[in-house]
Amino acid sequence: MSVIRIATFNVNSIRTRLEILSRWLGERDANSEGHNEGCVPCDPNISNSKLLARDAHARVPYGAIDVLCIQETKVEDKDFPLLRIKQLGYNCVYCGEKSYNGVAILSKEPLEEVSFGFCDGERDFPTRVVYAKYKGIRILNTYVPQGKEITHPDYQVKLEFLDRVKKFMDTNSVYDAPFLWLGDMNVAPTEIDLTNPKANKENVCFYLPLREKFSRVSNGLVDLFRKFNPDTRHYSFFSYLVKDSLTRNIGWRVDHVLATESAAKMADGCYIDTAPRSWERPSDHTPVVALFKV
DNA sequence: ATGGTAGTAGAACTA
Repeated sequence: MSVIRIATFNVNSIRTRLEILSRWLGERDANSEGHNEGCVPCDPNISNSKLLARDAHARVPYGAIDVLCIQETKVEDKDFPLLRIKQLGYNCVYCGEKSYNGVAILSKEPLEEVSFGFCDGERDFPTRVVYAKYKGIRILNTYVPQGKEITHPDYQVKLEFLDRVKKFMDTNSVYDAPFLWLGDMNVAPTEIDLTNPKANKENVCFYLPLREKFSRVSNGLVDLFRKFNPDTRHYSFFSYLVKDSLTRNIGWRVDHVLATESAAKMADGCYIDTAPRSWERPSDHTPVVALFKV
């Protein structure tokens, strides 16, 4: 039996984040049996003001990332830094566009069954959706539309996108085999998934009807971070707009790894690795990593 | 209530 690590990371421009990617993938690979020394284990009862985000990656069994699902590459395919990615020791599939969106999957071994978009005959989202299979685990990596405001037409597109995910999972009968829906969902599912739920009831990533929609769409899937961390306030997004958001732990958990029952049974842990958010020129998101016994 | 930052682009949009 071996362990594989599957991660999701909204990089907010893959070209600007090459240094972060290189360091993160390299350090985790080098630390295969290591732990993050110097951090105390997170106490879920500690007050939020005292809960530093760096605690999120305390006592985590770091190791090489086998599959990295990326969102917001923000680059056309012809300009994708494929050579740099290969030099990091990864295969790569990608589909992007100028300035916005863009998804990719990096993998130690080649992927199988790769496709972009929902492939269901309706308006497709090839730069927001990529599907592939890795060592028997089916993976749907999505960059869910943010939606701007709950009054904005883009919010309706977001809801429709979530319906399309549900349709994809239903028509492809994913539920009886190891399958992951992961990525930047732009949804904080519950009140403990953001620092300030009271001030964000109308926020396009926390509006109750949106969360109800997300709950219906993800019905039957297990939120792996919550499975292993039932009540901890760890976040995967820390706004550039909020001063010292990382060290003050003012953030959102909007990046998720959702697993079918059979995939959840294989899972051996899930954590948010906040270290890259603290490095030079970071993304505003930070990776979420899930471990699987295969 | 607004603005705060970052990325892409080379002004204004997205997040």
